[in-house]
Amino acid sequence: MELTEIKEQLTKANLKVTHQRLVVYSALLKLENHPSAEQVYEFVKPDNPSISLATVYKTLETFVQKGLLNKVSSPEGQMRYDPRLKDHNHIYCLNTKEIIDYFDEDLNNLILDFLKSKHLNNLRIKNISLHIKGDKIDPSKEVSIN
Amino acid sequence: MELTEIKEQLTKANLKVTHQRLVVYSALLKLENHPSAEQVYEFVKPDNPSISLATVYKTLETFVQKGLLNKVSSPEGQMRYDPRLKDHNHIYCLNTKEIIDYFDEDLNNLILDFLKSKHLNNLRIKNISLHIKGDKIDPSKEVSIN
DNA sequence: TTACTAAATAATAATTATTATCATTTAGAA
DNA sequence: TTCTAAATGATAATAATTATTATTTAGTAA
Repeated sequence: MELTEIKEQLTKANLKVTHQRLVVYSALLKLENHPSAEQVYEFVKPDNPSISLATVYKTLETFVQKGLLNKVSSPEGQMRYDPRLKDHNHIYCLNTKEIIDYFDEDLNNLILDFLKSKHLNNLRIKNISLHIKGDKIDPSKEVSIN
Repeated sequence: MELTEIKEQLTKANLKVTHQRLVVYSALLKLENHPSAEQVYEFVKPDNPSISLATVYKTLETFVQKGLLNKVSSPEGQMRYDPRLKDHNHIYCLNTKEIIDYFDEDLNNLILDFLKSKHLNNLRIKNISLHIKGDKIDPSKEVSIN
């Protein structure tokens, strides 16, 4: 995503365009595997030594509130952030602590159709996501789907 | 589950049968909605005023290590505990903070069959679970599936 | 362009959830 | 009954996150 596009997103969300917000959002786009707030902080600090960890936390939370990011809890407990807003599934590598996105339109539709046939009463569904937990067999290689 | 059955489970897992372990495990069976360690502590304290919060944490963690409980992270961050070991799905009520079990053999098979047709390389799958997030429409009533 | 104001930031204290430490107690084997 | 490794309780320590507050700044409007 372009810097100008990020600025537009911020303005559209009624957020002031600040340097900190731009670098935090850019970091999310660059960092794969759903970084934690701490990881975002470590990533941006070299080029922005005056940025505060609290600002990173607050910025991420603001983005979540405005729908620019999703917040996902990890099996380790701390929260991690995801800039991909389309419905998708997550593969949790327990040994490497990676969270890998798994986009699959067919799978989503399969599940949604199934759930439509069931009746889930008294619940307004916001989001459905399959969580696949496992261990990476060779941690030096990627998990791939085909 | 009977008390004697719980005792057997502990012995089978090479754990000493202590009063604390029995009340913590029993609490998990009684408390629906996947209590947090704190909630287990509050639940058992009236009848066991000398029990320590640290013991509750340690006991729960021991049970998880021995495979007697599952540990699940909640959207709010803290960990919650689940004595139901069979594969199942979770409904997260964001407004009430409940985690509701959703057992559905058909759904599990549907998903497993689908994933078998895909090839997930370099991952040893341990567990698959569908996460359904939403808001309870009437918080005073239950979510039901039929 | 400048001045203004609400919002954002940095620094840091406070809070919450969880884990570690260690002296004391106890379950279960001998 | 005795013994010992394991478990417990009390509490300190740590990690993750949120709150507080003085200072700074983006964006608006004169």
